[in-house]
Amino acid sequence: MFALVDCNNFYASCERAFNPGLRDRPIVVLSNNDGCIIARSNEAKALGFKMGEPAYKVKGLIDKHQVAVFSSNYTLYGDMSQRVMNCLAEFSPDIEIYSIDEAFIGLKGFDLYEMEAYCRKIRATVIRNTGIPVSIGIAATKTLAKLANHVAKKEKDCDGVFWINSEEKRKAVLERMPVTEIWGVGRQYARLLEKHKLITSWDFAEAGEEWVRQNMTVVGLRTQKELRGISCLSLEMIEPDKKAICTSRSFGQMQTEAQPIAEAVATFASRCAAKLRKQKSCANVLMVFIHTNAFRKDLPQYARNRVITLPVATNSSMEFVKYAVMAFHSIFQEGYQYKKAGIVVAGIVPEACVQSNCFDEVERSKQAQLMKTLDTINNAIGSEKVKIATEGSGRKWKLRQEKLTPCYTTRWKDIITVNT
DNA sequence: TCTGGGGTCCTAGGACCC
DNA sequence: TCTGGGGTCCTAGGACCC
Repeated sequence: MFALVDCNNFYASCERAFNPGLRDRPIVVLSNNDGCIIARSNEAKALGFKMGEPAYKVKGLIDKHQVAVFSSNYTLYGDMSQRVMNCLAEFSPDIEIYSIDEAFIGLKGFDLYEMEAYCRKIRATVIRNTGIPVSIGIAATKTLAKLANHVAKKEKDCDGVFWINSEEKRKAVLERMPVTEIWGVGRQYARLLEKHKLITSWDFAEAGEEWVRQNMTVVGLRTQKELRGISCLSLEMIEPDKKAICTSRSFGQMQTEAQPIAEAVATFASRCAAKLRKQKSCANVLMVFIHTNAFRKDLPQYARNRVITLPVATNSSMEFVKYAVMAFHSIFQEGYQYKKAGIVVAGIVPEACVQSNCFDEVERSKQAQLMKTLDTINNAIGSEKVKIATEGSGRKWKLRQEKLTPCYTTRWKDIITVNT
C-alpha cells in the first residue's frame, strides 16, 4: 500500500499559517514577476479564480471580493516544505518526496486495520507541527493513491483521508472520476480518450491494452495497469541527479540595453553552476536564450539561443559566466525590448567522472577550491553575498514582487512577533 | 501596463558502424 | 533478374508532471 500525502493549496496555506487574519478569506498566490495565479485557497477557487490565469485579467474580481494577493515567496515555501517532509519522515522510513508539496509513503508492514488510523494521525501531526493542512490518499498503486487523494480532498465526510481498500471501492472511485483527473493523462490524452468515448477512469482502465499501447506508448499502458491495481511504479527514495538544469527569469521591466541582460545571464549561469555543485556534478553543454515578450503583438519580436560545448565539463561559476556572456553577446541584437533570458546546462556527469583533456589549460583544482570557499561563505552569511563581478549589482532586470511576505522562518529580522 | 519556472520520459527518424 | 542483417547514438518533437 502507498499513501500519497498532499498539502492543501500549499502556497496559500503557507501564507495563512503565519497570518491568522487570512482564515476563511480568499487567497491567491502569484507566479514570479506577479504574473499568473498559481495557488488559490478554497475560497478563491469557489469564487472562480483559475489556475494559471494572468492576474491583471481578474483584477476586478480580486478587488470586488477583497482577495488577499501574494507574490510567491519560495524561500518561505521551500522551508515550510522541508518542515512538512521532516514531520512525515518521523512516521515511515519509506518516503519519496515527489514535489514541493507532495510525498509518497510506503506502508509496508502495517496491518490493514491500523493503516487508516495511522494516516489520520499523520494528518493531525502535520497540521499541529507546521500549520499546513494535508490530505492523504491510500491505495495499492501510486496512481490509485493519487486518485484516492483527490477523493480525500473533495469529499468533506472523508475528513482528509481516503482509502481504496476493496475492489468495489476501486470501481466506484474510477467510475465517477473523469479521465482528466488521472495522473499521467494530460490535455492531449484526455482529448484523445474522449474522442474514443472513454470518459471515466473506469472506461480507460477497461480499454484494450493494445490500443492503449499504440496510442499512449508504454507510459500510458503503465498508467492503465496501475489503475487496475497492478503496481508498476515503485517508491523512489533516492533523488536521482538532474540531467538538465535550467535557470531563467522574466524581467520585471523590458530591457533594451545589452549590459543589464548580460548581468542577468551571468547571474543565471552562476546559479546553474551552484546547482551543479550541490549535486556534485559537472556539465559540458551550455545554452543561453533570450527573447522579447511574445504576448506583445504590437512590438517587433526576437528570440534566439546559442548552444556551447565546453572542452571539459565543469561546475565553476567563473567558467560558465565567461562562456555564457560570450554566447549572449553573439546573439544579442539592438532594437528590441527583451523580456526574458535563461541558461540551460546539460551533458551532466558526476564530478568524479569528468573526462579530462590533454590540452586543458584551466587550473581545475584551484577553481574547485575557490568554488568551495565561495559556497561556504555564501551558505554562512547569505546567498550570493560573494559573486562574480560580471553579475553586476544594479539588477535593473529584477523581478516584480510587490506583495512579498517576510521570510518568517529563515531570516532573523523577519521573525514573527506575537503580542500577548 | 501587466501573461512563471522548473523538470522527465518515449518515439521516430536519420546518420553512422560492421 | 537480382538488392542483407544486425546494431548504436543523437536529435527533435510531443506527451506528461509539479
